[in-house]
Amino acid sequence: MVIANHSIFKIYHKLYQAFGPQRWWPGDTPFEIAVGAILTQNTNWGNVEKAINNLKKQNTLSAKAIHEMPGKKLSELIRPAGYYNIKAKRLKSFIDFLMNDYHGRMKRMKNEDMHSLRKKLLSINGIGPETADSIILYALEKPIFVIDAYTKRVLSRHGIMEHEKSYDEFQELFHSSLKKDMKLFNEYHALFVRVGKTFCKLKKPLCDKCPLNDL
DNA sequence: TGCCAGGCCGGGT
DNA sequence: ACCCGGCATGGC
Repeated sequence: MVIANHSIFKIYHKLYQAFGPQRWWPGDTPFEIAVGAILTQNTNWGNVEKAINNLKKQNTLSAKAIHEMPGKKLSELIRPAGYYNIKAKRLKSFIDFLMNDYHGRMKRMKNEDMHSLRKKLLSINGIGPETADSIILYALEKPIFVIDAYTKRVLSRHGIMEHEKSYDEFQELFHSSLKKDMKLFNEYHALFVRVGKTFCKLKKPLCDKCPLNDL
């Protein structure tokens, strides 16, 4: 395995050349982005959009509305996102935290120091490292690198780091290789999802046209 | 038609 | 500190 920080920089430019800017995350407000981050756990984004649209149609895509909504109704609305019972609880847990500590406002959450906020998010039941980091990067626009299944798959297939390495080890690779730039982290992670969906599929290990073939 | 999708938890070793 | 079963819908 070649663990060269230099290749992390190189990969970004190759992906950017191939796909251009991704303009992530899909979602109109920081709150919507946070909701999407929880709903998309191990789930196709198309299904998440259906769930979010159900909330929008009922005019209930807000901390207050979901906070006051019966769990049963919430799980019914987010049903298309799958795991709807457990995700309803997870959304409630996150929103309880948002209401109690930040008056239900993402803007206030944004004022908190990034590292202490990450610890608090991780202590919420249903929020693990990827969801916490997605909220911090995409909803709160702070520079932390998000690792997901695509990131691990692409990097391991191209011999940068073993797939079995931990979340923190993958993340550290990016943090130690790149300037802590929110825009860069935003684009880079989005590009991993793009190349993962397009070329680096689970079932097809060949990756013929992958822009990363000649590293 | 089975497999996959932008994880995480809880119980067991 | 790992390992694993469970959670569930919709698209290809």
